[in-house]
Amino acid sequence: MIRIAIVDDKLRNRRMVIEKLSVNPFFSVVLEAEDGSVFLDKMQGVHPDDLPHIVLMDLEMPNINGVAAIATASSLYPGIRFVVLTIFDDEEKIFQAIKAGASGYLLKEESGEVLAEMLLNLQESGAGPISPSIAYKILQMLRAKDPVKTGQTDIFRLSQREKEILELLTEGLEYKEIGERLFISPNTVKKHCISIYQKLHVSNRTQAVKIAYTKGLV
Amino acid sequence: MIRIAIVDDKLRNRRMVIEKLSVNPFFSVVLEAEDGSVFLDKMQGVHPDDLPHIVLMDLEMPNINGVAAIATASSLYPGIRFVVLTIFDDEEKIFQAIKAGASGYLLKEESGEVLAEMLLNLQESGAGPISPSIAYKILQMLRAKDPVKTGQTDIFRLSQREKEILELLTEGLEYKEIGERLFISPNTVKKHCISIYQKLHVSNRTQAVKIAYTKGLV
DNA sequence: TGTAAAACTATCCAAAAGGAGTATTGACAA
DNA sequence: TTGTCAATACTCCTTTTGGATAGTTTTACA
Repeated sequence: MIRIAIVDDKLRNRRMVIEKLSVNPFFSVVLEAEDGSVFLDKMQGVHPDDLPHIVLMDLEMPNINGVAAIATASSLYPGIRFVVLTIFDDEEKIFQAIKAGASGYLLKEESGEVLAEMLLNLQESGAGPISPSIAYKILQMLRAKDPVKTGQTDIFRLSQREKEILELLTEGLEYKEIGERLFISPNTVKKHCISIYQKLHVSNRTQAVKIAYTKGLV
Repeated sequence: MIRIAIVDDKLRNRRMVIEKLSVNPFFSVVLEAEDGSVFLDKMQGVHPDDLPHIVLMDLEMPNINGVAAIATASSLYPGIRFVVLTIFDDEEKIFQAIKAGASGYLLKEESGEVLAEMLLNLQESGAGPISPSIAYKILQMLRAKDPVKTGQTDIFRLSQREKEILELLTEGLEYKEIGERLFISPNTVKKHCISIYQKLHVSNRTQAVKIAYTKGLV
């Protein structure tokens, strides 16, 4: 079962997508929101195990638009795929959205079959729907960057488990949540954290996250 | 008139491509080579005004293979487009070729119409033929190198004071310490923090710091 | 087979953080 | 003038953290 979230300010659009997805038993729409702000708020209340796999996001919305919402949500929820749903083929905006973290985009007029196929493919292979001209823009950007940096991450002598936990710490998770993800007790998580702080020579979580970011541990 | 070069070790393949292109009067095959080495040699003898616009390049060749030839030629002739011509859909090699400078790739079994359309499109818009899964790989690489620092620091509408406090939060300071630095009460700091969390749509300090780092707020 | 390191669990405690609400001040715009 | 907003400060309350301490179990390896 693939959990889907739909973010679109028009009720009619949301209903239409749900309609299209409903013929396929693999999909379950678990969250609806009428703009990026509401979406982000609602996401905060969702249990980590119930988070959507794929978010279908409109671009033109009041308050927080699609690009900004994707930018924020994609860093908060790295495991989630974002697909832009748009009526018109506005390459520049789509490109922005993809830079911000979207996996691809789909036109709203796409049939239920195409929609389903694209989403299934996204879930299985990780490849999102991207047109050649968008791909080309991305390619240009890639070439513009120079291949640099390869940080050494082992100077702190963190154990495997500790690295794992540090990574989850940078996600903003708390003891309990990390414990659930790793199937261990929150007490154990705490113990690991304290060890991490000692090895990184810091005294709290935020400083550890800072080290993780600035020293390239994540 | 679009000048085309064909690099393939099999004579039959070259003839086939020429056949397919010949129905279209826009194309003119100006150069043929049976491997990367010969291609590069022949290119040296070509007058700059007569250089091909597009080079169709096989990957599996003796002496210098397609990836190496593209890598060399694309830096020697930056104005020329390289398109990989391949029979099988070997993603990894194609990806290598694209990294090396290819604009895209085409399967050899593609019909003359598709071939012509892709090449015309490449010439006009600069967008090369790229499949979604290749595009996705490129996208991954891009994200690895360019962590979406779109500099859009103002989409969150943080006030000046809030930005200031967010910055101190990323340093790992606590309420009391921040208060001391800014000569305000820790209660006020806390109040600001909660406002920051709401504006960033997060629920704790660590997530805020994560946003700050990944969105380039600091 | 012994041993050291890593991984796990637990409990106590104090400090810190997070959330909600209330309130005052000054600046600036409608 | 009224209204809004940023900044300031406080209280009450709950949850989360960090630290210390004290274990057991697993794993790796010499």
